[in-house]
Amino acid sequence: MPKRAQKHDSTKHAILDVAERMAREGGYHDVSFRRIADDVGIKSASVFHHFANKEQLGAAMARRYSDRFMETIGDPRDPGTTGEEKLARYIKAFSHALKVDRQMCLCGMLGAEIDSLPKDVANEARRFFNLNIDWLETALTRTGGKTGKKTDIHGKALLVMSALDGALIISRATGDTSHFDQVAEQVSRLV
Amino acid sequence: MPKRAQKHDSTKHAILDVAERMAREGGYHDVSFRRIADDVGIKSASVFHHFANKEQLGAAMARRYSDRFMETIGDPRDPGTTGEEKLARYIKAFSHALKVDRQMCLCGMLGAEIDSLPKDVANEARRFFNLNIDWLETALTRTGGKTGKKTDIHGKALLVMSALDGALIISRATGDTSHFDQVAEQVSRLV
DNA sequence: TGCAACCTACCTATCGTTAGGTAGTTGAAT
DNA sequence: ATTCAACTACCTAACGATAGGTAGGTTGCA
Repeated sequence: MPKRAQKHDSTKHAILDVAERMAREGGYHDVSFRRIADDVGIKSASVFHHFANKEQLGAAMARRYSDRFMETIGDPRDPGTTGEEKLARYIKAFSHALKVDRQMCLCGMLGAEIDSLPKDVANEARRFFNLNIDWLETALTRTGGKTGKKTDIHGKALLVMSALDGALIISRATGDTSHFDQVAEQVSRLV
Repeated sequence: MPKRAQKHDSTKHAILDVAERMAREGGYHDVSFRRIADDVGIKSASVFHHFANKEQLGAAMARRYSDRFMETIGDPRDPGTTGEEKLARYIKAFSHALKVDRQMCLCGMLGAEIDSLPKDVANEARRFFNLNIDWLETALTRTGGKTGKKTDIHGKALLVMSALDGALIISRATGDTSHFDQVAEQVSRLV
C-alpha cells in the first residue's frame, strides 16, 4: 500500500489547522489562502498543491472537524457508561471549545453561514448536525429506567444541541463563560 | 428642529436593509459596499455619504436590528399579558426570522463572529444579548404564582435564548424547520 | 448661494487562482 | 553504480476580480 509522504501530510494538517482556526473565529468567508500560507510558512500558491480550491479545503476542514468531534464524544452505545455520563461527555466537548480552544464550534459557525457556503462545504456542515442528532438520540435512548417515547427523545436531542450551540455563542458574545455553565447545568438534567 | 431630508433617510434605510440581508446570510465579512450599492441602485462611493466606513455601517445595522427586535417583543412588564404569552411572543420573533425572513438572527450571526468584528460592531452585538437576557429575566419573573429564585430565572433566561438561537442554526443547516418547532415547544413549557 | 445627494475616477490591498519553473527524492533500467 | 524519467513539494510571478476607501466634481432643490 502507498507509503505516504510525511512532509505532505504534516503540511496538509498544518493548513487545515490554520484554516479551522480562521473559520472558527471569522467564518468561512474570513479564511484566506494568503493568511493560511503566511501562518504555515509557505506561499499561497503552494496551498493549491494540497487542495484543489477553497471549496475542497473548506470541505476537508469541516469533515476533519466532524470526525474528530465524533471521536471525542465516543460510542453512544457504550454499555460501560450511563446516559448521564454520555451527556456529560457531550457537554464537555462544547465546553472545551469555549474554554480551551476559546473558539466557536466550527460547524456551528458554518451552520450560521449555510446559505452562503459552497455546496460541498454546506454538505459537510449538514452532515455534522445530522451525526450529532443521531448520536444524542442513541445516547439518550438507553438511559437506565427512563426510555421515553421516540418523539420525546428526538426533541430532547434537538434541545440539547440547540442549547449548547446557542450557549457557546452567547457566552462568547457577552464574554461571560458562566453563561454557558448555567445552560449546561440545566441541559445535563434533561436525562 | 431639524427637518430631515427624506431622500437621505430612504436611501440610508435601503442601504441598511441590504447590508442586514447580506450579514444575515453570510456574516459581517460577506457584506460588501459594491454589492450593497448595486442592490440599492447607487454607486459604492455614495454609500460613504451615509456611513463613514464599514464599521459604522455595521454598528448602525446591528443597532437598528436590536431596536426593531426589542420593539417586536414588546414591554416585558406589560401587566396585560402573562409570562406564557410574553415567552410565546419571544419565540415568535425567532420563528419569524426562520420562516418569514428565512435568515439567521443578525446578532446570532454577529455573536458567532464576535472575535473578528470591529469594536463598535462587536459592542452592538454584545448589547443585543444583554438586552435580551434582561428582557427574558423580567418577563419570566412576573409569571403568576411561580416566581422562583433569582438565579433560576437568570438561568432560564439564558437557556431560552441559547436554545432558540441554536435551534435557528440547526434548522437552517439541516433544512428542517420542524427542528425549530420541536425546540420551541419544549422552551415554551419552561415558564 | 449653499448644501445634500449623488457621481466619476481612481487608489492600494487583497482575493482565489493559474502557469510554469525548480530542487530534491524515488524507482527502475542500464 | 549510474543514469534518467517521474514525481513531490514547494517556488516566482502574475492574472482578473473585488475589497474598503478617497478626492473632487456634478446636479438639483431650498
